[in-house]
Amino acid sequence: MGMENVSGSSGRRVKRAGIRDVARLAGVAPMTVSRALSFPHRVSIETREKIAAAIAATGYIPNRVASNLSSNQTMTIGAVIPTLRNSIAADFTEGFSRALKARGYHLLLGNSDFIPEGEETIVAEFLARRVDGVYLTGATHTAKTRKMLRDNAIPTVEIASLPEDPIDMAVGFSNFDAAYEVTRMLAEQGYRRVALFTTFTKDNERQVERQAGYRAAVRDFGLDTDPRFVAELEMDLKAAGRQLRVLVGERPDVDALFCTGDFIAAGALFEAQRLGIRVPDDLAIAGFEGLEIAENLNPSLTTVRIPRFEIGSRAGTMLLDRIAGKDVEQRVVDMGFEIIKRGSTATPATLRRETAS
Amino acid sequence: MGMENVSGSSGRRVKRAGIRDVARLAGVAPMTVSRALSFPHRVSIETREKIAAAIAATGYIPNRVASNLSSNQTMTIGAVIPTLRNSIAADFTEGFSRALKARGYHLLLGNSDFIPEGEETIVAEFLARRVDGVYLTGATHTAKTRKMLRDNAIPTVEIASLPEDPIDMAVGFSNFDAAYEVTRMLAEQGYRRVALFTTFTKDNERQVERQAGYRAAVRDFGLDTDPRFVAELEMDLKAAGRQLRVLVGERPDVDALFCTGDFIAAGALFEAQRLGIRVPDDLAIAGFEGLEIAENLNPSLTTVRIPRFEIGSRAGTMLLDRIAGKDVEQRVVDMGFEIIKRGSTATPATLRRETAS
DNA sequence: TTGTAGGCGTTATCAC
DNA sequence: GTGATAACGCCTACAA
Repeated sequence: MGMENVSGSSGRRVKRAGIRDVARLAGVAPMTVSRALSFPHRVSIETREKIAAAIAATGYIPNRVASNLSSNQTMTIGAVIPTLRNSIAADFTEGFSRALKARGYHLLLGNSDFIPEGEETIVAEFLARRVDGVYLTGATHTAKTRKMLRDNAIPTVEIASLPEDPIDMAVGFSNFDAAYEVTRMLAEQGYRRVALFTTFTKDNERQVERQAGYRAAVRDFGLDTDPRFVAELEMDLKAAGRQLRVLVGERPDVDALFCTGDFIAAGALFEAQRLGIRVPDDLAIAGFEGLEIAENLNPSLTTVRIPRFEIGSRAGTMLLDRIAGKDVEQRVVDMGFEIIKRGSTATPATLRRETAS
Repeated sequence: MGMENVSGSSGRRVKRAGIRDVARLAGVAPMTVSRALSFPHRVSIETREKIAAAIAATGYIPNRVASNLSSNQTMTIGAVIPTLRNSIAADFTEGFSRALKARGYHLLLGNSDFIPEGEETIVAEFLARRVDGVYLTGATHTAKTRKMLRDNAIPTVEIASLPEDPIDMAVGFSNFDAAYEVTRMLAEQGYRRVALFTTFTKDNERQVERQAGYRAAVRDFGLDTDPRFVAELEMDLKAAGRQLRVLVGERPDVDALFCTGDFIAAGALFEAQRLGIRVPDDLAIAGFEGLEIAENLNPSLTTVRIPRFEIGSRAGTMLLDRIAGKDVEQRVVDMGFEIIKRGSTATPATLRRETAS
């Protein structure tokens, strides 16, 4: 009958108008209604108006589920995010989401909780729902996830890293280089005992690479090494404070601390203030991510600015271009980073003197 | 032919196995395959195994779009969030999302950018996609949004406020009461000139109510009033710092500042430190939201803890219960709040003396 | 510019 | 326990 059955919150049954109802009321064929909605300019103005009236009269809402089935495209992108409670991932997604909206696509969201197997389950569900493309955070995925995506030839974009073997496309920056450069900067300012706080590296190649970049610079610039200089902790201000106490307890002579996240750095800075450790005079601190809070801290925090929003929106346009059949020239796009030097790593007077001698 | 045509990233065409292909290979009817997947216990073990083998052999991935059309349910909830770049909304969503996942539902996401008309567009698209339920942030919606949702009898939950006339259901807390209580607490500690920083109140009833709660308490407790005590600013640490300079320039005698967000409060606190204003001795500062950073600041920040995650997950279970046809006894659920008193509003010695005299 | 026919891949329904 | 049949509501393809 062209009417959908709907049982709603009130329990009553409602008949929902379908394209046939609209067509009948407008005195045209269903196909003409469909066209009037998809390609208005291919329908005469008169019929268009009759149809518009009929739509208004019936309260017709097109059924995209049926359209999707028939046209074999869902106008939907599936996105896997570790968690929303993390400004950087949220910013990537926000930029991505805007790019989609601009072109009529929608976002289906899944949380992986940093677990690759969780991601795998979500991707499988995305495929079943016939998403037109997939967005993955990071470059750490199970073999099965990669295989599913490739075998089904689903346009895919990986965010935040520069994988050597991308599933399909990737947009990000070099986590290794960024960490290397921060450490180099600290070395060049005269700091010799540079500690590192990262978040967990398990199944998180961004943290792994940042740690690797740090280690490479420590080696290249002959900085002091000590296993106690490196710590992995949860993404938590308090954990950072706790770890700072451990660090200065074990190595009171540490002169700089590089944190691979601005909140970690903020937590360490706050704890330093409580311990009476002067920043940067007694201890320099550098962060990562370039969050808003970094420039507002006292002292303001040296950090690495990541073009978060831009990475997300670039990923969106790349993915949609590929879906539209355009050739994507570059499959892995490096959006770069920028080190922002601020007060928290200013070379203290004492070091300046030593260095000059 | 039971095969889907798929054109993927490589441009080649792939024939995707359908339920008929699996059925043929397993020597059963398509319906039996469908049942084996939906209600395994209604199919004999033998057939089940044959089907499993056939599925593995064909690489069959069920087409949920077709299922959705046929079964008239999408197992999808549409959620409208103002923006992800805001920890509190992200936390609500995270809790909500987990509740959905536990029951096999998925989340379709839309950003409204705090614009009710943007929300309206998104909701219309959600309806077209036949979501089984809708999640809205806040209680400020256009008349058309409300009408669409009600006319179509879509289970809906509004988050973060306690609307008097909910579209359907709501989970949140009293923003008015929370702000009132914070202001009362400041008044009882002896502060008389209490300023307020909120974010924009346009189309945001949460901020409107917090401001109203503040004003009511100012009146009830006879605090000093001055239009210059109240400011609306963007959700930005730097804007908070800027506004603090304005405030102390105009009213150097202000003795307390209530910010309706912890980041605003942090921005004000950092600026106070730079200006040499002692907190709480010269100026008390209170925040809102109970973010992690609050307890780590120096001094630690008095704030209002909102059960963010719990609000989200409760909203999820309520919505799914209603979709499942269960009666939802309480349509508006107040999840409460808790004022956490910390160092930033400790009664300073000077005030204690005055009060005692 | 408009219409007809057929099918998209699955599940509801009822029969066996 | 299993299967045949008929939708689900729209769009592709082709015809007029």
